[in-house]
Amino acid sequence: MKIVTDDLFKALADPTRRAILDELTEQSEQTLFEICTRLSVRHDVSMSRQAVSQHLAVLEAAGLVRTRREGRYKLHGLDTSPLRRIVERWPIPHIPEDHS
Amino acid sequence: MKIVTDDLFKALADPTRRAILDELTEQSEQTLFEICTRLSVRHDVSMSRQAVSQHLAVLEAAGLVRTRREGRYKLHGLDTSPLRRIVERWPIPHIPEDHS
DNA sequence: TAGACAGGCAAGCAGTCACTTGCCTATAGT
DNA sequence: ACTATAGGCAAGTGACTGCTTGCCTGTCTA
Repeated sequence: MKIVTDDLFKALADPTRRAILDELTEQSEQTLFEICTRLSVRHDVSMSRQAVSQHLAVLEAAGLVRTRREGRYKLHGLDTSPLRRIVERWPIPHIPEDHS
Repeated sequence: MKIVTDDLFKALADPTRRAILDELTEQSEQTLFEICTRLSVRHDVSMSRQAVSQHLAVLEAAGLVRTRREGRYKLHGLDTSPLRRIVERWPIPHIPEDHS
C-alpha cells in the first residue's frame, strides 16, 4: 500500500464520487449498473457506465468502497472509516449541544 | 456565496494546502511569509510566495481559513468547523474505546 | 453453444489546476 | 520623500483529470 492519504482526498474532490458515496450510504451492496441508474434517476447525473466504473475504482483505492464478487456481479459497499483520519488530523471544536 | 461544499473538498485535495492546515493547526494567526518559510523549513516544500498565496485563497474560499488585516500584515487563522459537514454527511461507525 | 448481460482495459480529447513570471498597490520605517 | 516590506492581480504553461469510445473477458440462461 501507498500513501492512502492523498488518494482519500482526491477521491472526495469529485462531486460525482460524493454522490456515489451518498447512494451507497442509503443502500449498500449495489452493482455498477444499479449505481448508474440510481445516479441518473435520483441525482440527475447522466454518465457512461465506464465513467462510473472509473469513479468506483478511485473510491476503492481510497478505501472508501469495498467490493466483493458474487458470480458475474460485483457488489460495492461503503466504508467510511478512512474519514476518521480527517477529523483526527484537524480536530473540530466541540459544539455545546442544545438540550432545551 | 455559492455551494461551499465543492470548494471545501477541492481545497482539501491538494497536499500543500493540507500542509498549510497542519501548520495553522500548530500555530494560528500567521502571515503569508511566515507560512512560506515554515512550509519550506518544516515540510520541505519549496514554492513561490504567490503559489502559497493562491493556496490560501482557496482555503479561505472553502471557509477553512479566516483572515484579518493588521496594518500591512494579513493574519491567517484556522477554522475547522466546515469539516463537520463531512462526518455529518457520511457517518463514521463508532469504535468501542479500549479502556483496558 | 449461441447470445445476452455485467464488467474491464486502453487510447484519446478537452477542461481544469498548480505554479511561475512580471508588474502593481499599500503600509511602515528612516 | 524615498525605500523596503507585505501582499495582490493577471497572463501563460505544463501536467493532471474526467469522460468518451471501441474493443475485450467472464458469467449466466435459453
